[in-house]
Amino acid sequence: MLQEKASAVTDECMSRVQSGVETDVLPDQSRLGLSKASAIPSSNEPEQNIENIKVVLHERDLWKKFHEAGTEMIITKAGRRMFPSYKVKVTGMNPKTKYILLIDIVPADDHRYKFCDNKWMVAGKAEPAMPGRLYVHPDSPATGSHWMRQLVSFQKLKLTNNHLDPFGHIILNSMHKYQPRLHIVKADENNAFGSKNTAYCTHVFHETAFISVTSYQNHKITQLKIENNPFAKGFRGSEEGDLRVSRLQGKEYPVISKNMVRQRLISSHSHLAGKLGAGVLTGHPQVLSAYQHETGGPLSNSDPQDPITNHFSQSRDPSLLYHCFKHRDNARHLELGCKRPYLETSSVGSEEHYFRSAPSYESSILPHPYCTEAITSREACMYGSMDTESGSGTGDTDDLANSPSINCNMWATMQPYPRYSVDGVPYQPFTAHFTNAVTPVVPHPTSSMVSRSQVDMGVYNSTPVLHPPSSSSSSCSSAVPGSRDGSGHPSLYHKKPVSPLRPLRDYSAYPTQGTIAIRDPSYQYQVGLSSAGTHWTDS
DNA sequence: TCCCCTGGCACATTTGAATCGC
DNA sequence: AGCGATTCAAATGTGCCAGGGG
Repeated sequence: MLQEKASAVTDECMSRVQSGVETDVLPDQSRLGLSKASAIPSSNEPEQNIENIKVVLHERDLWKKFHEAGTEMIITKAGRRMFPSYKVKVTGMNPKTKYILLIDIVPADDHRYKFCDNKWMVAGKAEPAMPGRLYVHPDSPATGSHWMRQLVSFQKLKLTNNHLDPFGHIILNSMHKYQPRLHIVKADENNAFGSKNTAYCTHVFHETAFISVTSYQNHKITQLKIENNPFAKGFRGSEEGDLRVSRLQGKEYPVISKNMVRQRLISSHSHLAGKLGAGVLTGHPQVLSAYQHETGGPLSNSDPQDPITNHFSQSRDPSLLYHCFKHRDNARHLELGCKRPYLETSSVGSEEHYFRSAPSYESSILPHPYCTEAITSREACMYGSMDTESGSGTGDTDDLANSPSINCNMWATMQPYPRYSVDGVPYQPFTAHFTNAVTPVVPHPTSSMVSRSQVDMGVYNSTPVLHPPSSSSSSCSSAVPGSRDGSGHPSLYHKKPVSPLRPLRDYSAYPTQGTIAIRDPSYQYQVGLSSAGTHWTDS
């Protein structure tokens, strides 16, 4: 089996090389204190371990276009979808094994940004991380054959800046940089996960990193969104002029909006500046790369080789024409969150785009498994955070204290994603900042949790940035993702008492808290958990 | 004054119920 | 009666804009 694994890894590496996909440095398994044997999860399907799962980012080219311009994602009170949406093609699963796919979005660093002189600049220290939430794919749990049959889309995922968001959307801070992560968790025999042999993989596509904004700052991003998002077709102008503006003003001749003028001025300027504008909208990395080198230096804290960092910091010439062009934006909708499952059937991007780190497994984790079979409503599940409220929660503390819960908060409010470390310098976690700000009460780590967090730290933090940024990376473990110790390390599905560890401020402060689960119970996991609540449930 | 955020707007797409024809 | 295709209105998603607040 090991031979087969080795062969598979070799083939994979070859395919990466052939496809030109750059990868992160493989985490040193020995450094992580993991033996090869321990890296193999307990499984009935020895030939298809979870670390063999391959994930390819769909529409990677589109993501790269945005990444090169410095991806921005609108966040609104009502919640805004991501665009490009997060879609992946998964292979290498055991067709009969059930898996749970979920996404979290973690801070990429501990900075707050501002858009000045047409580039993103550090504007100070990050605000306390929002209550972390997870987006579990509505099809979870499902068999490997199901996941592999078609594209897995997370397009229903929504981002919000509403700290009291009752819809279960992922809460982010505006003007902060974030990194989405995909986790594949193998459900156990009870459609659960969290048992001691639960295995999972984490896949990170660095081109999906973004800065959250309430209105677009970079006109390039606006243009890319308009050009590629079908819902924004109404803002696409014609060659002759902005017909929409013409219609709006009741005129038959084209009227050029301020924005059009603004953007065309910029485009013109870009064009004149060595035809660099051509790369702006069409995403020619070479052109932009060359451009950047001439126009400015990287963020002081950023990996100069990271495209997103580069572009955030230096994607534009800070010339007069570029200076402080601003766009206003927002959304208005009031929506009720995810309605239906979504599994895209479109074709998958041809270029493989993944990275499998050496898996890291541990022997123990949760005393109680989480059953996922109840998630059959095929509705998106956003696992609410558990913000700390001075050790008091609003839920049934007795039940919750005796039952496992999904500690979404702990996970997503952990230290920033270390990919955005100073060049060549391993990321230094900002544990105190992110943890204490949101969860002032230290969680109760179990030994396994501590160990688990150490694994995560090893995977994410001790991987030096020694060469150009990878397109993605992943890590595998036999422990469930997100587990973390009291220092703010990932902890997702471990069992913990409600009071200090399962803060419910979000919902306790919300008058409709009790109705959340009724309206869309799948969102609110932690509330519905009882002593028997180790099961995934949507009712 | 500036920066950021919010609410309202119009438009395009998506969704699902209703209708029609076979 | 059942099924599939078509139509249409409501719901949803989008960026733009003006204005408000810190």
